[in-house]
Amino acid sequence: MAPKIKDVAKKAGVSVTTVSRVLNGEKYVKDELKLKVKHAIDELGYAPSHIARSLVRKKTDLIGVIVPDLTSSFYSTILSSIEETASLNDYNLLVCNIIEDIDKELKYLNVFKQMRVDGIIIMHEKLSDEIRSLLNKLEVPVIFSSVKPIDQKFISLIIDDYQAAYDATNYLIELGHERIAFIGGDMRDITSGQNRYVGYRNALTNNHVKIIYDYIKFGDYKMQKGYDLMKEILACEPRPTAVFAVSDDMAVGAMNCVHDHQLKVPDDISIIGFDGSQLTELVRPRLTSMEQPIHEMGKLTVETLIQLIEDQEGSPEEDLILGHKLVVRDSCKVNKKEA
Amino acid sequence: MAPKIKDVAKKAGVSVTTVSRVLNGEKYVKDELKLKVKHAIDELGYAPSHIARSLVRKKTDLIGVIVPDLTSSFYSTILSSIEETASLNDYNLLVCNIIEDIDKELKYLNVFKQMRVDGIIIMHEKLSDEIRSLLNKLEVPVIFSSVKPIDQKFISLIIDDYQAAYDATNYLIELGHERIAFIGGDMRDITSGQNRYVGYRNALTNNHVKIIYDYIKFGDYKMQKGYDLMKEILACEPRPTAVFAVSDDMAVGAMNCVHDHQLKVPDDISIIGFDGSQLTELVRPRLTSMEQPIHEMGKLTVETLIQLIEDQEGSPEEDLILGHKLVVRDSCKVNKKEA
DNA sequence: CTGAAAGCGCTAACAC
DNA sequence: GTGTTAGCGCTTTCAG
Repeated sequence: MAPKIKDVAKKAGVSVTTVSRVLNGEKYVKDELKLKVKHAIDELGYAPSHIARSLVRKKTDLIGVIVPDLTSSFYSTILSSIEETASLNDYNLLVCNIIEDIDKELKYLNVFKQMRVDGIIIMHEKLSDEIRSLLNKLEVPVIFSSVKPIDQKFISLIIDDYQAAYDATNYLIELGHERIAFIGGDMRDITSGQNRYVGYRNALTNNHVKIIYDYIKFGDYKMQKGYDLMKEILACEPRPTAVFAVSDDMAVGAMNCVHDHQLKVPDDISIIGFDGSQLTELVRPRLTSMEQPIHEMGKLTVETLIQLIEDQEGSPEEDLILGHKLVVRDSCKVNKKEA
Repeated sequence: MAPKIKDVAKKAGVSVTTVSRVLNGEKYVKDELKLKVKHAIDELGYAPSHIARSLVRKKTDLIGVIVPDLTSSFYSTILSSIEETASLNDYNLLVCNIIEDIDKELKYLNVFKQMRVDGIIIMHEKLSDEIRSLLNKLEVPVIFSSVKPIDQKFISLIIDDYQAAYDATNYLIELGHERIAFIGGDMRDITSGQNRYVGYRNALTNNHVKIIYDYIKFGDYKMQKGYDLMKEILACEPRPTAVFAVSDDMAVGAMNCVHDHQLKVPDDISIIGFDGSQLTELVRPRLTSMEQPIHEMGKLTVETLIQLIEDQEGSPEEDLILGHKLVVRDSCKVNKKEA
């Protein structure tokens, strides 16, 4: 149905090779023929089949992306940046949204394999054994963005989660807080679970602030969980004066919980988030957060992956650690010491 | 490098045809051979090339999706639903995020064409002439989700935007409000711009509520715009007692503006949003909103498109109108009449 | 039930 | 500069 290269060749009175040549912008074609071919293409509304081209070139210009949750503000923003950069480099995205669904992830990884994607971006770190082994057998570059799964040969783009969590906690301590609660992630996650937790703990310890285990909770990075855990925290006697949540979503959940208990942020309780998602500016009070360079992270993820794909010189062989940054907004305040 | 069907055939001691047959689950293969082939596949870690298969079958199982803004809560949610449904039906998504970028849209549409996607989902209605003509020449099904561009032969999945806006406005009127501001969309958009505006106006007119043009603003559905427009609205004398914003994002922007002016929602001003995105539950006070069935809309969009692709009997030939629903939360209250 | 062979639409040697 | 031709890895007649 759709016109093929042969049709164009016939119409222009040249060989398919010549058509292919003008399509691929090669030099050795007389201007006159080039024009003829272009006319034929326009008249026929011809678009070369990327499928056929991929088959012979053994390159699909496709990048497979595995996102844990499209509806999270962090992931949708980083995906947006990934998409932008990919498009700029003439790569296309095959997107898979896995919601803690191992089977779906496995299925998609196989789809990626069958689709012969040129590279894969993964944004979570709870890799099942099956996934790991599949990944290791894959012949295409894989890159992790915002996470670093343990025991993997692949490159990660991350911030120093330990230090970022340390700095966030330290900020609360500097504000004079001594009862600081922690709403953590999933301890099966090294990057966003363990590292951030250890950062929190070490900041307390190094500053001789007492660790109170009732103040320490673990969740799943989602708003609802932040809300629920905050409820537990508010039940503690005495109440903490500050909370560090390891995702903005959980921080907002915590803020809402505080609000629903007729307490005020930051007057009664200071809250600091983590990620630097859009949420920070969207809530009131605006959320102070330890920010990841989300946009840059997405961009660099794709650029690095493309380097790997195209095997350019100087493709990095090690993780890229980006800088984190504390952005102070309105959700934390100085703790007035009790008399 | 990667094993091909020929390798499997050799290893199993059968012909490629037989391998192809077991791959495609055909019946007429002796169980014994079937087993042999399966073993060979496992041993080799063989995954059939979807590329090659697409070429001969003239079907890619690919759906191209054009989203206006991945970071918006509405679109990321509907995309999530689209992705889920597509995956369930063994289709894969090629995602394009166009941020009011006509060139990018055109480029992607051409990519879709070259990729030979089986169908296309579009979620905005500002179609340039060039886009329109390209769309019309395309030989694959196209479907619009949540919008209905004027003068298009393609099917749309929408709610009755006029009636939904009418009902939203009416709700405010029933609460006793008489000075009701409107934060609208882009009037170049029929569905979400004009229809919602006319719904608002007619609700006022039919209830003999005076239309005050200073209260009527138009924007772009984004939070920041809601904030800015609300600022203008707050400058009016007298101030309105209620505001209808045609997206939750703008409604939240408006709420934040009210907050930043030391006023209270809903005590000083009632605000109702539109869409039913996650934001509604995320802000305080929680946002009352005229909701679209986002999840269902995404699901039905894909299911309908697949019907069209597979040309099943009973594929709809007309728009599908889904139901809207007012969900009352905490951002609107009864207007106490002035003495 | 099974296999040989033609071709899907394109690119890339290789000749001319 | 330009054309011929052999595949890319698969499915699908068509024989057997």
